[in-house]
Amino acid sequence: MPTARPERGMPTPPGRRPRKAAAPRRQLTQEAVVETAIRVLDAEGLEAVTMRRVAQELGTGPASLYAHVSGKDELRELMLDRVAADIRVPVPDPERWQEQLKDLAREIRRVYISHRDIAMVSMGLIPTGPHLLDVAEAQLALMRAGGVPKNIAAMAVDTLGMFLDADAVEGTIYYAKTPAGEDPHAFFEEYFGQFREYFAALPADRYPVLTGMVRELTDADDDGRFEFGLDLIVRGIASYVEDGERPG
Amino acid sequence: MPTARPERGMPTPPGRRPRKAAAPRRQLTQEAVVETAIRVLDAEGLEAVTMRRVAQELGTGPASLYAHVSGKDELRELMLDRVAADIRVPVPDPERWQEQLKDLAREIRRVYISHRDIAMVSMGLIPTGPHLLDVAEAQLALMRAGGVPKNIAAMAVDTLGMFLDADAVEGTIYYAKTPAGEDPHAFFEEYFGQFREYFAALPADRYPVLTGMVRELTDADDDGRFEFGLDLIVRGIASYVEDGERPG
DNA sequence: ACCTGAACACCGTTCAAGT
DNA sequence: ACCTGAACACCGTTCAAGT
Repeated sequence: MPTARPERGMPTPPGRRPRKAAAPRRQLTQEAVVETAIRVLDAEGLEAVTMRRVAQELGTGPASLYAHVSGKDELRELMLDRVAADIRVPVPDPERWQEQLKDLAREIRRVYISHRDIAMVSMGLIPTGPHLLDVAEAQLALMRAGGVPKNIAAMAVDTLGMFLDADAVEGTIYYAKTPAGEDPHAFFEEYFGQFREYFAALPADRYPVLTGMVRELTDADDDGRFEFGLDLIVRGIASYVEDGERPG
Repeated sequence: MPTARPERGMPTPPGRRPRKAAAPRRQLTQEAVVETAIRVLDAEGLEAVTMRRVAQELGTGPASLYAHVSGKDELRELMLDRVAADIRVPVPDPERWQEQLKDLAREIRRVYISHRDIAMVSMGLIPTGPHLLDVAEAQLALMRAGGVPKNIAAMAVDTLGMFLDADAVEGTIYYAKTPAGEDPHAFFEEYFGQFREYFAALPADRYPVLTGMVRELTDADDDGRFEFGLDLIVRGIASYVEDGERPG
């Protein structure tokens, strides 16, 4: 016989404690916790994703989350892996592995940036989640298909990962700094303009080279910078392909 | 007439409140605050550098710091710039600018890593402090001496900076994770060994490439990885030197 | 087994009040 | 002018107690 439950609409009989109204007792799951955390992330950034905030969003207290997640660090890793599930990976074509690797890098960047500063979690993290490993597998598969030696591919996946993390963090940090309610783009323009002025006002005798290229340094073309670094890295990796292993 | 001060050794006369014993009233300065913060950083890592902790170390309350520093973010930036003062920069020799740029990168890495996870502060920060700008000036001077065009040098200093930050953060994050009192090296070995096992146990049908190179991927040669990435970037930069501009 | 309230030991920052 | 105590509005995590 299961515990008796009060029927809907019935008042609590005298002497029996009320069952805390209509607390829906919606089952908490790890999935629900992670999804809620990502909603907070998308709306307010990684800093706003606190155990207390996520719990509040789920209508409970912070202690309740610890049944589904070992702590804040694990929650962050689970969030990252869930986000990584959206990254579409290619089937390797040995003829054009370099362009495919660049496209994959662009796809990773797109997905990361669409979730605010989530890339911060990836920084210095050894990937263990299934989806993060899918992405690593895809990068390695492309390089191996292109004839990149194993030891080079192993280091290259790390270098490329560092570049992607650093770029995504850099790209969202100003966005994250935008005061609530202000237009991020306008804030960004204003913010960057101040730096241009600051650099222009620097003493030319101490910083002769820098002051001679203020325009180039403050031309904030994010996509251009990303493509520049990506090209450097991919070309560098390709230079390690041994002649005998080169496809085609 | 200045306020009367009690002479040394004299007791407090009746009816006058004692002046809080021998509180040395050692003048707080921004320098003292920053130096103390760096001492905490070196001893316990960046996370331990809180306003309250630094204040405590100075024998005062957290509110007192706000007269010398606008807040925690500014304190972190001041710490980074003070650390950057220890980076020795070269006089450019156009004949060997690439090796000089690599040496400078190694020097930056050395100094950063000697101050725990300070590189985290550099991440996504536009340098404004005098010493950080000295380092940027030196990098740009080397590239310009080598004949790298302005627009390329401007992007390259950014790419190299991202690489250095990401590497230094990655290199210290496990160190930072070491439980207090445990030997970092032993902890690191143990920690890494677990990942090796984990990767080896991965399903080979889903991760065929990855499981085929577990040894290469978990061969944690930090210096090797750094040199690999550094070489990629410097060679890439050098490829943009126009023939007419190449020195020698 | 799962969930919770309350507590513990922290945060950064503000501000009125003191000297 | 500089410094401070106290307060405000937060943190992550633990744990005994409940159902």
